[in-house]
Amino acid sequence: MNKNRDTSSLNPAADRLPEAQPRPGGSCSPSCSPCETCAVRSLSICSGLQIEELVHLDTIVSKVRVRAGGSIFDEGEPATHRYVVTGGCVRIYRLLGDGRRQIFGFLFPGDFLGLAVGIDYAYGAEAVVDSDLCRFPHRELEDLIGQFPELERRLLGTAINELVVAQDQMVLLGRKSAEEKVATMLLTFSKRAEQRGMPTNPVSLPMTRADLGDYLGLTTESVSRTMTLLKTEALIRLEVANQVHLLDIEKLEEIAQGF
Amino acid sequence: MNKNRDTSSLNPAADRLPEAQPRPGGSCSPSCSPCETCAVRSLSICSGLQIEELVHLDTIVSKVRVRAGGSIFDEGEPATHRYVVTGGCVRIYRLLGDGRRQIFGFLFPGDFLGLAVGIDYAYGAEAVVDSDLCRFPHRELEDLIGQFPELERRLLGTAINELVVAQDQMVLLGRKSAEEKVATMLLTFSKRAEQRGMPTNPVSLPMTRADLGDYLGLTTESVSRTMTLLKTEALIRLEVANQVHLLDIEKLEEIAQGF
DNA sequence: CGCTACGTTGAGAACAATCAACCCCGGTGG
DNA sequence: CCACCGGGGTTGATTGTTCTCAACGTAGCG
Repeated sequence: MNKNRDTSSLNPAADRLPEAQPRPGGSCSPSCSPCETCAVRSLSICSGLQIEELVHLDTIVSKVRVRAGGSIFDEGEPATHRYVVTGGCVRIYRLLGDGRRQIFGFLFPGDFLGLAVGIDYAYGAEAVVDSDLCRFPHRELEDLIGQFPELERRLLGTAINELVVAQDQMVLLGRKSAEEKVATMLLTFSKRAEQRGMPTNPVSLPMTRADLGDYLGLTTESVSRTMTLLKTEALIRLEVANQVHLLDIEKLEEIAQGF
Repeated sequence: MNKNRDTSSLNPAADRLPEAQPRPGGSCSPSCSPCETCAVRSLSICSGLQIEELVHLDTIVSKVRVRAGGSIFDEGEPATHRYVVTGGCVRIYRLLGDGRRQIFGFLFPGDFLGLAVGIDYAYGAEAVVDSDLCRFPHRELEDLIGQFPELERRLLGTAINELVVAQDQMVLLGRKSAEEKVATMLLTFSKRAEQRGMPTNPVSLPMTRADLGDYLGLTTESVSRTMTLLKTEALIRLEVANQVHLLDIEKLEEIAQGF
């Protein structure tokens, strides 16, 4: 087993920005709602909401910016807020007693963050690169959900969706080889980019190899070696380490599906 | 990587009982609702519902019984029904192209089954032992959810709960050693038994070692060897293969948490 | 009584982890 | 301007955990 500790994580509490900055544009009237013009609305739980609901959302939201490597919240902390990522990239993870880390996923603009079963967050969240988030106080969001059942419906959809993604990841972690894991990851990232209208090829990997390892159940070195392997098989091309050109998607799909 | 195929799964479609048997007690009036007297109601999504809601539920539910090894539904099949397990044990799983299997979990009485993100089931479900289930047509259940928001709230709670369980399992699959995996599994099963008021020690394992392997990301042999290891460490005792006495829960917890 | 499914144990192989070295690049400061 | 430094990435050599293949034991059942 891999018991390597995460020595790289420079995660001082100082990196966190717990208090919201006052929103710019506070002088405009409620009808001039930033939520209405939100660039990621169509991707997020806010899509399909009525103007009235957006205005309500707008009254409780605050914006936060977190620097690369900074913490958004820690595992075990009281789950006081919910978030929507509006810019950057966020990793959510859990740590084992000796420092081993499992990353559950990487979140991009439009993704929801902070569902909690109890009173505490079940995982930690950190910014992979400088990131922006909309922050909703849990209490107020609950009230809003009570008023607008559509919001609850969207949250249920989000949760079920995340459940399916989690199951995909369980298959990957439990039953796939290193090569299959990396091929799956590359295709998954490409498809996610497509969903949000971003370029699908080359695939952009803003996170480090260590992050990818902790996401795929591998070591940094194994991720690197497997990338090299795919390169020698002429399935991918790497100009820079974080831009992966997919050269034979068909073949990659086959590998990813386990044939 | 482990590319062993699941040769053991005898899963002929003949084992399935797709059509509900007529419910016994059909002659009694709506006020005499079986849902009202359901033994697993307090454990399931039906807990906390009002009599009126239970009566409605009762009008759409049918009971099914599935023999050990039989299929309840297959991955990719249209998701026409939702289920609540009322007796026995059910495994949910996904297969890779070459037959490798990942089991997502084992469901016991009170557990909900069949949440689907799209129109098809994202996983297959089979009975581990002879099992009983309540079956709800998806369409009618949706209508009921529209009428009784409390049901939607319970489903959201269920989904979030499953999400946390899935994350626990990702940590196990991605970052734990064989010994840590088995220790975690034994403790998890013991705690689940406690939640439903069943005996917590010895832990009952109605599924085979192959099932456990596909659940833990190990082979049959590794599960067996690891059980033997825990036995030699005097942490467990095995009288019969499917009854595990936990002898040192403290130590098992330490191992499971990765210290 | 023999068949079959399931569980256990043994021997050897394989894949990924570990430990270590090195490269590259950007930032910093002399 | 360039030497130094540190983080990140790659590659090499070796180790080790788990898998694979195989044999055998046991229990249930026709």
